[in-house]
Amino acid sequence: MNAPEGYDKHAFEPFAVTVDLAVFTVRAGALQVLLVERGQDPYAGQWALPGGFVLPDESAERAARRELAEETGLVDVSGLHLEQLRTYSEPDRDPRMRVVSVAYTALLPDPPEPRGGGDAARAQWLPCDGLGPLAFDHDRILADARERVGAKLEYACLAPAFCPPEFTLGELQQVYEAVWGTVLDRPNFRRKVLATPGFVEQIPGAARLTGGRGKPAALYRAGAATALHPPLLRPSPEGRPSS
Amino acid sequence: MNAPEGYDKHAFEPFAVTVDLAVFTVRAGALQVLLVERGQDPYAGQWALPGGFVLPDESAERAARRELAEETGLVDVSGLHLEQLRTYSEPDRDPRMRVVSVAYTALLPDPPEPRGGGDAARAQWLPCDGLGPLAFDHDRILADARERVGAKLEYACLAPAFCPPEFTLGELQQVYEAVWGTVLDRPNFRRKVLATPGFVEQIPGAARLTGGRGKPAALYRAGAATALHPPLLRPSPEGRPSS
DNA sequence: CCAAAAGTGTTATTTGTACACCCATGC
DNA sequence: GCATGGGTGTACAAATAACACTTTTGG
Repeated sequence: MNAPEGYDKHAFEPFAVTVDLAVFTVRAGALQVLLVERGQDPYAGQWALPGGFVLPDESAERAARRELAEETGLVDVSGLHLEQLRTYSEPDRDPRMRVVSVAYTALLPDPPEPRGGGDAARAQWLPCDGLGPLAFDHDRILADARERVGAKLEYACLAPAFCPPEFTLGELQQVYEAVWGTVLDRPNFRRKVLATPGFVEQIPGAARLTGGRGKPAALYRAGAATALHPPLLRPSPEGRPSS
Repeated sequence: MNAPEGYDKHAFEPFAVTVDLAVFTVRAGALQVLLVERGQDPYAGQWALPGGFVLPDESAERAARRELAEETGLVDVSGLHLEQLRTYSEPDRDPRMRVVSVAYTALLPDPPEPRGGGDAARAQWLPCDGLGPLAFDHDRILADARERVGAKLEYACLAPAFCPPEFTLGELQQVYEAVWGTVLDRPNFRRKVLATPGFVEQIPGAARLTGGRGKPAALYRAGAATALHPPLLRPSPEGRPSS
C-alpha cells in the first residue's frame, strides 16, 4: 500500500464519487437513451447522462437506483434491470474537481415521458444514433454501454427487460433488431428463443393483435433463466473473420 | 443531481478511492493468484488482494499498474494484461472508513517469486482453489475475477497473456484447462485455435522440446486479433441447459 | 380478394465432437 | 522398443441459415 495504514480521513485530497446512468429503451424501432440538458457550466446547454453523487451511507448501486427513480419519475424501479458498467476515473474528466464516476446501465420498457429530477434540468429520450457530443466523457460511457448491451443480448436473457410484462415474440425480435441494427429471420429467431427453456414462457390462452393487421400473436412473459445457451449470435457485420 | 452544483470540495464526508488487484498466473497446471498477508488490523494475518490508494493525480488504471509493478517486483509491466473488473462500494466494506475500490484483473506468464511491496507485507502465489476466507470482501472480488477470466477465455484472445512470448499450443491448452478446470480434446482445440486468423501465429522455423520426452512442438506467438470468432466454448459442466 | 403479420416445415450447409491414427523424441 | 507428447484425418451428430409455405386477421 502507498498510504499510511492508519487512514487519516482528511489527509488526502478528497474524491467525489458519483454515478452516471445510461438508461436505454426501445421506441419507434430504435434504441433510445435518456439524457438531461445541463443547466450550468461546464457544458451548459449540452446533453449529459443523468447521474449524481453517492451519499455517504449508500452504495453506488443504491445511488444509481435512487437516481433512476428520480430521473424517470417512476415510483417503482425495483423491477428494472440495472447493472454496473464500469468506473471512469481520469483525473481531468471533470474540470471542477476530482470526480470518480461509477457508470450503470439500465433498461426500461417503453416508458412514460420523463420529468426532470429534483432540479430544473430537462430530461428527454433521444435516439442513440447521431447524437451530438455529450458533456464530460459521456460519449465514451454511452458507447461502452451500447456495446455492452448489444453483447449481452447474445448470451443473457436481457431482451425481456425492454418489454412490458406481456409481450409477443415479434416485439422481442424488434428489441434485438433495434439494438443490433440488423434484421433477423423470424422463423429462426423464434426457434432459437423457444429452444432455450426458461427464456420466455407462453401465457396459456392469451393472444393479442399487434399492428392492427395480421394474425394475433401469442403472448409470453420473461422466464426464470438468466443465461442463453446456446447464444443468439448477431450476424457478422461483414465477411466473417472466422474459419 | 443531488448535491450543490458548485462543488464544495470538503462539504461531504470524503471517500477514499483504492484499487484492488486480482493477479492471476498458471503454475503447476493450476490457476494461482497473488495474495499479500496483512500486517495490521483489521484482518491482521489474513490473506488479501494487493492494492492501494489512488493518488490525487492518477487514474485508477494508472494506480493499478503502479501497484502491479510494486507487488510483483517486475520492472516492466507495460506489456501485461490489465483490465478493470468492477467497483465495490458497499458502505461497510472497510470498517475504518468509507472506501470505494475499483478492482482490476491482471494476467501474468509464469512469474518470478514476488517480493512484498514497499511495506513489509508478505506476498505469495497461492492456488485459487481451497483458499481460506480473505480479508474484507476480497472473496467476492476474487470469485468475480475468476468468473470473468473464465468467461473471457471463450471469446477473447486472452490466453496468450498467461504464456511467455513464445509458447506451444500444448501450453496454451493447459491455460484453458487450468482456468476452466476441464480437459479438452487436443486435436479439436488445435483446430479451433488455428481457425481464428490472428489469434496465434507460428514462428517459422522454431520448435522446442516440452517435457523432455515427446515430439518437439512448434512455437507460436500472440497474433493481432483481440476477438475469437467463433468462440471457444467451455464444455457444459453438466447436462447442458440448452436445446 | 389482398396485404400484413404470425407461425410451421424442409433442406443444404456448416460446425462441433469423438475418435483412430501417425510422427518424433528421450530413455 | 516403448512411453510421451505433437500433429493429422475422418465420420457422425448437431446446430445454423435460407426460404417456401400455411394461417388468421383487417380493410
